[in-house]
Amino acid sequence: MSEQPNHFSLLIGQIWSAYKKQFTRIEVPAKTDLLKEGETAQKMFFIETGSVRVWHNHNGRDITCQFFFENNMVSSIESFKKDIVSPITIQTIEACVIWWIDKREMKKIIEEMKEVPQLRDMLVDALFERTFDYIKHFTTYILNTPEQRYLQVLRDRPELVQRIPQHYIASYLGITSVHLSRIKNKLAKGK
Amino acid sequence: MSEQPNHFSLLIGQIWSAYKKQFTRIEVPAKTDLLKEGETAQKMFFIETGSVRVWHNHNGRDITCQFFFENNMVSSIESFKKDIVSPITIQTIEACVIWWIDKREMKKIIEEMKEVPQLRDMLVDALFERTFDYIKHFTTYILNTPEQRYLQVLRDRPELVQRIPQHYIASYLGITSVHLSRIKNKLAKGK
DNA sequence: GACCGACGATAACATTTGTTATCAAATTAT
DNA sequence: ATAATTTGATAACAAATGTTATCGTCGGTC
Repeated sequence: MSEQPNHFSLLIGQIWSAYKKQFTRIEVPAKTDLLKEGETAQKMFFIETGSVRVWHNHNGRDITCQFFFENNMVSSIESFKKDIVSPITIQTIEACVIWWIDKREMKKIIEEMKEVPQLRDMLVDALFERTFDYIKHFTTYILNTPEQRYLQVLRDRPELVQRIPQHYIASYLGITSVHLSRIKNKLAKGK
Repeated sequence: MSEQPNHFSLLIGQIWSAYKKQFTRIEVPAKTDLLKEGETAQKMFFIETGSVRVWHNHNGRDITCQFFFENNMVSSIESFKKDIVSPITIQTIEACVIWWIDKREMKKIIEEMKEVPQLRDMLVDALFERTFDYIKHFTTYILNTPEQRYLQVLRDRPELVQRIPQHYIASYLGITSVHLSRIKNKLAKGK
């Protein structure tokens, strides 16, 4: 979840520098679906520039679950790993430069990595890291109010508030855009 | 998160059957702290019988984050792995039979496992599985109302509603016990 | 058996959050 | 440049959820 340098970004850097040739570069406009809900993930994407969101159609409501920026890889991870249909859509927010790789190629890379002790440890550590991030993320939904969650995002991921339309952030925070607007208004007055 | 058989429970079964001799058996009454918030985890616990919860003190409020039952291992995983102080308390709910293992021993086991391809894959798969579970869990906090989350728990983890005091479940669902009581009342009338 | 603490239900009231609608500003397409 | 679309603010009202307090039940303890 976090954008700080960690095992996950190290791992991506490693993959990216060693296997770049196996990726294909594309340029896509804003609001392009890289993977649609209901399809099975056949690719994994590396974002060179731009922003991407992962969202889920919940009873006709568009709920944003995650945001991704430069130098990150994104896929419907469970669909990718288990060959099941994706519960989520992956969509660009801004125009993007994306590099994609075929699922089979990527799985080969992962198998190769498992044979190299250093990379294998990096993989395991990265998975731990991801798990920690998710624990933290969902914990804030129990512990904190929407206002506190917004302040947390403001503090920990300011690029998000700067680059992402507010209604996506609202659904990411689990509230309506009307309510987020109220929170912002209240915070502005308080200052 | 889930209690269904998966890579994680297979992994635990594997560890448990192969390394049981290195664990120490203890019997503890209900409401025993196995690890206190602020301490650094020195042990990992295997639950033979009984139930355990993980909770966090949030501004004086007791917030339950997770429940564990028989045949599961529990630790403050981030504290365990990174030697940082634990943000959570691990406490028995019912009287338990617990087997604990020292952190150093457990880390040796994990290193040994990494050398055995089959176990190593199981470890990686288990971490993926955990990550998926967490994604699912925190997703429901964005997607679902407290009532829907309660119905989900009723359906997916009925043992939880049967064995765990209601106010723990309420804080696990992110609501007050008063509100959970209202939900139950409403559901009872609806039927 | 009496007492005590933990647990759960309920009521009355306060606060938070959602819903719907309208408008203005900003952005994009033609 | 103009029109269309997207985005964000706001208001009025409805629904959901929290807060505090009271009460009854149940299980253990002395």
